[in-house]
Amino acid sequence: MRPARRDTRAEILSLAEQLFHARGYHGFSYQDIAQALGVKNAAIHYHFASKEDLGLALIGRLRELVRKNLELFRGNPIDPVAAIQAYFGYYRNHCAATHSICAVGMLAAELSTVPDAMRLQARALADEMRELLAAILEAGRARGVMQFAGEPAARALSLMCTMGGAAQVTRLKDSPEVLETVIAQVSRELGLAA
Amino acid sequence: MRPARRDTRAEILSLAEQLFHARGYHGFSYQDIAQALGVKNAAIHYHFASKEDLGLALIGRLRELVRKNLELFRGNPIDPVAAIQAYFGYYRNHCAATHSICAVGMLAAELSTVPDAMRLQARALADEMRELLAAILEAGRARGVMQFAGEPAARALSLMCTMGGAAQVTRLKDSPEVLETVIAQVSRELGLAA
DNA sequence: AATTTTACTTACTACTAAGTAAGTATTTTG
DNA sequence: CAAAATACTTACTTAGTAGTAAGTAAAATT
Repeated sequence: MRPARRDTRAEILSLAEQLFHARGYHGFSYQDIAQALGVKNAAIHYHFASKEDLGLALIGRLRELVRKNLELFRGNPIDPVAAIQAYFGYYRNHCAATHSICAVGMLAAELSTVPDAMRLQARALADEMRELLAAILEAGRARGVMQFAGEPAARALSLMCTMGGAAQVTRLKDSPEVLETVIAQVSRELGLAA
Repeated sequence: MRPARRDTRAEILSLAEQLFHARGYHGFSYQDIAQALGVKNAAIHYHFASKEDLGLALIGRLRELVRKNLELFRGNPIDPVAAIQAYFGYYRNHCAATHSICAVGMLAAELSTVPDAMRLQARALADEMRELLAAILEAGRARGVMQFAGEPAARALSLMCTMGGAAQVTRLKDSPEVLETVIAQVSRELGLAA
């Protein structure tokens, strides 16, 4: 009943998520995970019968995270600036720090070699991410702490593309300065304090 | 002396480039190319001993293209708006039309599973692309046909990230509308006519 | 206490990948 | 015309991949 002395399933998911962000869906194998956890190949298959199952669980967890953040912000949209700084913070502390890129960009790159169901999940993740950003931008402009032209949804899409690309170029150039330059540029354009 | 009735090497490169943009470096095999060209596996190895050689040749060609465009623009920078429209046009007519993404984004995603030499080439490609965009933006602002805050190099980097990300999300969502929305938003912010 | 379920291991299969060595027909060159 | 380089094919090796079937020890359930 109580969690065993070790939650292998959770460890698999967590390691797979790291590996996915760093190397992509096709960039890690069951063997990689098994070795790192000190178990055998088949143990991973016990928890996730197919790699597709593992991939879907992975994206599912990310969607859950975005969904929760959206709910949280919608329930209490008093500080859009803090929310967008947290968004930038993800790229600073997660992507740049671990030399990985965001899931949407990774999945977009691997799109044509990934199972159909994962494609659908990836689309949903992108939609939800866009929705969250649009909510933040809309609240920011309404409260007079952000400026931009056009619809919040359009600006959110553009921002999402910019930050996804920034994570990629930051990794490509192995230079956190790239990320900082883009964040500074975007902040300037949104009228945020530098 | 004259090119034989068939230039297999060029056909390999050209097909490999398409496959790379659509499926990534690890997303296609020598077998894929061989079958499509009606030759055997080893024939590809004859022209490109290793896959790394093929990959390097591929990126080399793209670098050459960017370099030529930069030279061309530097030699005759009278129409920055046309130049940036051509840049947008690449994403419309190449990426969106063929459901592929740009090389820098693809390489950034596959970075950690790609040979070292390709990483270096990819970095150089990104640098050159940024240089070209910076030249266009700088000329555009100098001539009063574009507006933006900050350094041209910073704005160029941000634009490159935005467009790379836009190609990816466009493919992910299978929706050219995504690309058009981002181009419209960016154009608005740069003060270009819609 | 007996039974069933959980969480694995052992030992495999089937497949695909890049890469290679040796041979062959066709051009090109001296 | 002979020699050599070109552009392959045939047949293979090596290595890595996801996935599976059958067995096992420990824990939970009845």
